[in-house]
Amino acid sequence: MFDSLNAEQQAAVDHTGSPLLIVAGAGTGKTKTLAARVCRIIEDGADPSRILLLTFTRRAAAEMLARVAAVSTDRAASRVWGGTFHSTANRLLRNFGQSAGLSPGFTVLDQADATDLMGIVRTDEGFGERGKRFPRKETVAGIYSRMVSSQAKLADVLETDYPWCADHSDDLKTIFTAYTARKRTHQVLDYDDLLLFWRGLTASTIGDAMRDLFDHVLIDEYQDTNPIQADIVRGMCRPDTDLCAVGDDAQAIYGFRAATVANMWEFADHFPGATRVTLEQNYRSTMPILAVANAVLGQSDEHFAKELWSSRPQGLTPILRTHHDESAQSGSVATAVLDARERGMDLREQAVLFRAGHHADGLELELTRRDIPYVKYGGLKYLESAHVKDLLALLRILDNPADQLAWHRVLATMEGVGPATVRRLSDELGIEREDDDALARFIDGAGRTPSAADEQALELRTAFAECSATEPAITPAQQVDRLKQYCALVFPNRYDDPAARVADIDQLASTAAAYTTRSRFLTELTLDPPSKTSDQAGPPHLDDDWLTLSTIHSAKGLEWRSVHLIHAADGNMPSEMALGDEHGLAEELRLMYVALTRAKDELTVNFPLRFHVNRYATDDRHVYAQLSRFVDPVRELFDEETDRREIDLREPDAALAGATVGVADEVDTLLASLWD
DNA sequence: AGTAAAAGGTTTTTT
DNA sequence: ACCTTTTACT
Repeated sequence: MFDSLNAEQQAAVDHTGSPLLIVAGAGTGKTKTLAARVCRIIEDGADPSRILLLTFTRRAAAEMLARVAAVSTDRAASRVWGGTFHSTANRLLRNFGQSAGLSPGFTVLDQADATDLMGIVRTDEGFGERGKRFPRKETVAGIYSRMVSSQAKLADVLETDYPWCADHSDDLKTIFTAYTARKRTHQVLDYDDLLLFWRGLTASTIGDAMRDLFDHVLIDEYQDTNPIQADIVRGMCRPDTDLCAVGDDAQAIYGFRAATVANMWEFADHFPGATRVTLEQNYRSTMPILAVANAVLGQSDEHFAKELWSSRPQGLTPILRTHHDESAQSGSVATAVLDARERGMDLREQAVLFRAGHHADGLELELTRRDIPYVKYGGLKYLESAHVKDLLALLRILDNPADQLAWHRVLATMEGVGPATVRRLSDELGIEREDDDALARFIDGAGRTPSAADEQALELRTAFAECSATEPAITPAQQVDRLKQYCALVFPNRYDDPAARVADIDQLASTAAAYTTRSRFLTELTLDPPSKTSDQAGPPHLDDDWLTLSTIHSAKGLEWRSVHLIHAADGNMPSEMALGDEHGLAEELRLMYVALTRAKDELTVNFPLRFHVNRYATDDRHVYAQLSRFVDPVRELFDEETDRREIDLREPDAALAGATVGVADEVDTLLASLWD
């Protein structure tokens, strides 16, 4: 079935009788091994529906099960329970949640929803004393999530991770209390709740029933699980459950989400009698690339001892390229990408990686200017942009007229409607009531909207009426298209660039075209949001060739023939926010390691000497940067290049620099002649 | 009272 | 570029 497994991989596939931890270095065939193990389990006669496969993304699960399906004769793979911790929690809680007081129809808030709710609660509760600036709602939601997922006290989280918010401790407590209460009364769960409720059920009287569901549990990316997820794994295992966890502690990069490699290091304590298998042969990268990666990783000892070796000894020496500034870097990378394409390497075989989404801003402009198609992963998602959320809120009301969060957003789009009017309208429409008739009442004219919004309110009522009509059934795509007209009416008040945003909605309509029901469309969108960034230039057609731009986090588990890493400067990598503490710094180092090990054949590390002081800079203020402290000690493993060309443009010969020509005077004279 | 418009700040990474 | 706070206006 799976040909050419090496001895260690085969051992990992065949092992039975005790919990198994596979320590799998980057590019060592982890996915293949895990898929082969699932196949072996099925061939041994297991019922596929009693296998649980937990992965970090839904895409990873799909990929793994596709490999299983490719070699199995019946449809066994489709019956395996595969997905993320969160999507699995979602499925289980629909079945078992009643015992925990959950209605089976509970709603799941994604991060954006949870943040909005936090914002609403905050205004409803009134905020702290005047003069003191309160943390933004994203930060409030971040503190909350950090606190919950690490199971730490608020005071400790504030002290270690959000010291600049420590002043607002009491207000935060008030907001968190109200936030939790509101989630419960509205039968709504956020991401953290999904895990907490799942863990709670395994420890409850129906824990045995849940443990009886599965005989085999497999977990991918175990280094990126948090303490609650580790509890869940323990809670789902009977003494005889066949457990297999796979991970690489050298690639642990989700500490900010409270993930901890302690789960791997303490595996043998959590599961007595556990066996460990280590995969060290790398099938992805050439030896020169691995040499750099190993040398970088060697600067930290926060991981299992492990040295990757490659079956591909020969290869190009990685390049370390210094640029004068950010725009020189963008130009150079664009040129390098095109050069590689000339040599026969398609754009899809190349990627540009960076630490933070905005690091690619300049490059995106340059790529657009040169008509190089690209797709960006990470950073602000398409679904998170304000106008898309506006339209989704309209759809969500149609889907569930009791969705208070969606109503809140939609009502506030109208002229003259602020927080106070939203609250009054909510009461008049009876959104709090369980009878689900708020939408019908609104269409019939309930709710006194301000006169400034007369036209908009009428349009909204009409649009809702048409989209909820059942007689000639309206497809989701048609509904999006109809609601777009309402958007066209209100966007000019909300946004500076209404036309572009209205046009952007078309993209959503074409996505909706793949679905027959509105409900399916919405569910799929929250459970499996497209990870691509909104981007007008996007991939025009799927059969076209395009370049990948990605944050390092989003690049986890992927590989390209050529990788261009940008902004390898101290302060960017490592991020200056991590400089303070040792563990933060170690995580940044692993992040660098993850980036380097994505490359198969060619690796270029780019480094601009100057970059903008801050992210939102409108001015031209720069700081001078040092090469990343992780790269500097291993410089000799690179071929170094300096991007002379660009520097020469900006720093003319001394002879010329001293010369003065009277051009400015001539221009001024010319201008003056226009009005004198 | 309550909203709009103008001013002033802004800690990455994401299921 | 977006969010929060302040102020000015209805």
